[in-house]
Amino acid sequence: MSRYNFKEQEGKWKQAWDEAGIFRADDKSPKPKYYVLEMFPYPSGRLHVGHVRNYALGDVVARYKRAKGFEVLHPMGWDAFGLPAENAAIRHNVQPMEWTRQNIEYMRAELKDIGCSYDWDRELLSCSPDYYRHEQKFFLDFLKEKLVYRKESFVNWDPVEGTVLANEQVIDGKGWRSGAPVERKKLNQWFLRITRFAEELLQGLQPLEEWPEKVRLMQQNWIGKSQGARVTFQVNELEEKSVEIFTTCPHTLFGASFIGLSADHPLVAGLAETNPALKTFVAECRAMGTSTRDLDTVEKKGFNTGLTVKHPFLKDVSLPVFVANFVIMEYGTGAIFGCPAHDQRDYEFATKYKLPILPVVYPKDSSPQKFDLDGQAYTGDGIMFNSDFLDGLPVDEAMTKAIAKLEKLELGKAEVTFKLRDWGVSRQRYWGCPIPIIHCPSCGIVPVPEKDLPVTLPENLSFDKPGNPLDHHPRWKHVDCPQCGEPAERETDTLDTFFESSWYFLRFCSPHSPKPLDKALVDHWMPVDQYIGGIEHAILHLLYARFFTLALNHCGYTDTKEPFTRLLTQGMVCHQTYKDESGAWLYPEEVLITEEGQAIKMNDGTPVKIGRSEKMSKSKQNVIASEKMISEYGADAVRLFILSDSPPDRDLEWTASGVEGTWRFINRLWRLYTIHTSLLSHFDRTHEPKDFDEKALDLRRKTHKFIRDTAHDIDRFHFNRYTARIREYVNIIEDFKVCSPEDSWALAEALHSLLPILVPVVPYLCESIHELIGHAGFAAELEWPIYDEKLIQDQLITIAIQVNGKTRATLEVPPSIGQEDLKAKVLDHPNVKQHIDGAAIKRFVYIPGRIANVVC
RNA sequence: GCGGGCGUGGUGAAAUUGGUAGACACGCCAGACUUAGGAUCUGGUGACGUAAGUCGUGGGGGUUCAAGUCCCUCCGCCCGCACCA
Repeated sequence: MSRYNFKEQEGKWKQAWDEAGIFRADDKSPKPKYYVLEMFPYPSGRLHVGHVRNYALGDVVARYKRAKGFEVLHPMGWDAFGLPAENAAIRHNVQPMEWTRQNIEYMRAELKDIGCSYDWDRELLSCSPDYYRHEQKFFLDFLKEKLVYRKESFVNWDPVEGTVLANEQVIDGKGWRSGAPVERKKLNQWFLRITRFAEELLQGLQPLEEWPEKVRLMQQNWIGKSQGARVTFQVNELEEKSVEIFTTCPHTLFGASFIGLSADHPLVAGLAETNPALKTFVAECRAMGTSTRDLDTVEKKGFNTGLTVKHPFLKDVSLPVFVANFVIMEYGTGAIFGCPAHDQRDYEFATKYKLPILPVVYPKDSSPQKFDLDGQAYTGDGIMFNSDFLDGLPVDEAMTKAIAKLEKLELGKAEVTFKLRDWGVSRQRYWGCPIPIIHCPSCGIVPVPEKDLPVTLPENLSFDKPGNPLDHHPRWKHVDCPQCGEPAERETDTLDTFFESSWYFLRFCSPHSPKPLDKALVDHWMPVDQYIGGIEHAILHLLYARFFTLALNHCGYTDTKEPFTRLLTQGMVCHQTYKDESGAWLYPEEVLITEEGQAIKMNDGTPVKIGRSEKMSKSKQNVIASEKMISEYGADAVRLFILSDSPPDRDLEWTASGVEGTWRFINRLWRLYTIHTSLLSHFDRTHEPKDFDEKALDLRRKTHKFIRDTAHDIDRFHFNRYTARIREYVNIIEDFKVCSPEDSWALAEALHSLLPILVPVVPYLCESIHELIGHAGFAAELEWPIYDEKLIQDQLITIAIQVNGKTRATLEVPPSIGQEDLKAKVLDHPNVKQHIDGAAIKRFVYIPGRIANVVC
C-alpha cells in the first residue's frame, strides 16, 4: 500500500484553493455572516508552532462554520510596527521597512503552507501609509471630540544613550544596552481619554457571556471602579493651601495618623525647592522606573515635610504630612490619608515612622474591649468604635454618615474613582505611525489639515545615533505652519503600536475603501463573532480595542459598541529547554537523545542538561519552527497534533513523538478511503435500504451520534475531544465487517459522513480523498452532514449501581424504566446483594439515565 | 506587592458540569507478519494484591446518598501589571 504523499498533495491543493478563490468572503452573500478572527501576528521573522496553534484553532472554526452554511469572513494581516524592527535596524543596518517586508514575505508563505482558509484579498499591513493614514484621521477626530489631549508624564530615560526606554528595555533598573541607572523624566505627551468610557467599558463586560470569565474579571479589576470620598485637609502652616485626598474608607477618618503625598504631587514640587533633603528624596522616588511592579515591591519609605493638616472632624487634631514613595500621582488625587490600623501598607509605614495606630473597626464577633490588631492591619468588615459620632455603626452605614458629615462641613464629597488611567500613546521612536500634529512657535499646536494626510515616515534613515531618528532627520520635521505659514516643526513622536491593533478588525470589513471605514460593510460584518488569541492580551489589547470601538462609535463611524462577541484565549506552547556544559542555551535540533536517555550535543557529544519545559521563546532557544515540522510531517499532521493534545486554553507541550503519531493516523485515514474507493464512488445516500441488521444499525447509530457530538465539541472549543472522537469512530469503522449490501450501505454512509467532519482538522488530506473517490469540487465546500434524530435514541442505557456511594455493578435498562422497576432489578443483582449483606436499606437514590445508589 | 489562573497514570489528557475517574492518544511490554522503511496488525498497561478486594485526581479538613468537580486552608507552578506585542 502506498503512503500518502503529503508533499505533492498539499502543494497541489494549496494552489488550487488559491486559484479558485473559494475562501473569499462575499459582502453580498444571502447566507448569514460569520466573522472569525485570529489576532494578527507581529512579523518577527519565522512562524513558530505557537503561531500555528493560534491559526489552526481559527481555521477549524472558519471551516466548520462554512460547512454549517455561513458566509465566513476570515481575514489575515500584519501588525507590522514595533520595536524589533528598529532593533534589527540598529543591529544589522537594515531599514525597518525592508526588514519587515522580508519577514512578511516569508511568513505569508508559511501561513499558506498551514492550509488556513484566509481571504487573502483582504490582507492588510499596518505599517503601510494606506493603513495608517486612516488612524491619523481618527487621531484628529478624537482631538476634535476632546478624546485626545496632551499632558506631562514620565518616561524611562537612559541618561547615557539619551533615549527613552520601553519597560522591557529596563533590566533591574538599568538601561539594557548602556547599563546606566534609568531615570524618570517628564515629557509632554499625547493621551487618549479612555477614562471617559470607564463606566461603559465596565458595564459592557456584563453581556459578554461568551468571554472567559477570568478575562472579564481581569478587565473589571483593571478598570477598578471604587466608591469613596474626596476629602479636603487644610494645611496649618500655609495660608489658603489644602490637600485633597481620595479614600475608599472615609469611615476610618478617626483612625487617621498621617497624610501621604506622591513625590510628583504639585505641593511637593514647591516644598522641594527650599528643602534639599526633600529634593533628594523626590529624586530617589523618581529613580524607580515607571512600572507599577517596582512601586509595589519597593520598601515603603517616607519623608516628613514638617507640614501638618487639620483633621476634618477633630478641631484639636493635626496630622503630619509625608511624601510617601508608594503613593502614585496617576491614581485618585495623588494623595492619601493613612489609617494604619486598617490598611497594611499604612500599618508598615506607621510602624516604621512611629506614628499612632488607632483601631476604629472591630470584627462583628469581637468587641471594642477584646479586639487586638495583633501585629497587622484589620481590613475586614465590622463595627465602628473610637469614632465619635460613628461609634456602634456597621461599616457601610458609617461610610454614608461620614460622607454626609463631610459634605455638611464642605470638606468633602462622595466620589467614584477608577484605577484605569488614560492611555499614553506617544512614543519617542521611528517605527510607528506619525502623529499628525505640527508645533508652531506662534500658533501652538496645529493639527495637520486632512488634505495633507497621510503624514508618512521618511525612509532610508541612519540608526547610528541613539534616540529618535525622526528627530535627527535633516528635513522631515521642518514644515511651514498650516495656519500662519511660518516655519514650524512636526511632532516627532509616533503612536503606540497598540493603536494599529485597536481597529484592524474594523478595517478588514472594507479593506480597500478610500474611507477609513465603510459604515455599511462594517455594520454588516461586525461584531467579530469569534476572536482568538493569546491570554497575554487579556487586558491591554482587548481593552484598547473595546475603547477604540466605543470612540469610533461616538465619532459616527460604526453602530457597533462591543467588537468581540465570543473570545477564546489560547494557552502557550511550551518545550523543554537545553543547556550545554558552559550553561549556554541550545536549540532542540542541536541536542541528541541517546538510547539510554542521555542528552548529548549533536556536534561534539558533550553532555547536555535538560531543563524544565517553558514557554517557547527566542531567548531560551526552545522554539520549534513550524517550517521544519511541516516539511517533515505535513501541515495536516501538525494541525492534528496541535488540536488533539491539549484543550486550547491550556498550555501545550510540544513533543516530536506526538506529531509522528498523528502522521501515522493520517496514513491510516488515507488507507481506509483507498480500500473503499469504489464503494464510495458508487454510493447513493438517497437509496437507503429498508432493513438493517443489529450490527449495521449499531454503526448507523454511532455515525449519527458522531455527527451530532463532533459539532457540539467544536461549538464548545473542545477540539481535543473532537479529534479523539474522530479516532474512536475510525476505530469502529475499521472493525466493521461487511456481510450484506445493507452493511455496505451503512459503511459507505459512515465514510461519507466522516469526510466533511475531517475537513476542519486535515483539510489537505480531505481534498485528496475527495478527488480519490471521484467527486467534483472541493472538500472544503462540503456541507456538515445532518443527523437523524431517530437514530440518536438509545434502546438501552447503562446505569451505574452504587452501594453506599461505591460502584458495584452496572445494569442495561430501557431509558424509560421507572424507579420501582429499577430498584427491583438492582436489589436482585448478585454483586449488590453481596455488598448490602442483609443490611436494612435506608435510602434508594435514582438519577434517571445516570446512576442509582443504595444507601444502607 | 497587586490582579488572574493551573495542579488527574510514565507522558499529553477525558469525565455528559455534583453521578461508573483515566475516554482518545504518546510511551512502554508481549506476540504476529515481515525481515527496506519514520512501518503494519493483535493483546496488555493507575498503584498495591495470587485473588476477592483495597487505595487513588498537589497536601490537610469540610458539605453531600454521591466530590476531580462545591466550601475552607496550606503547598507548588504559571501569566499580566499600563512604553514588548
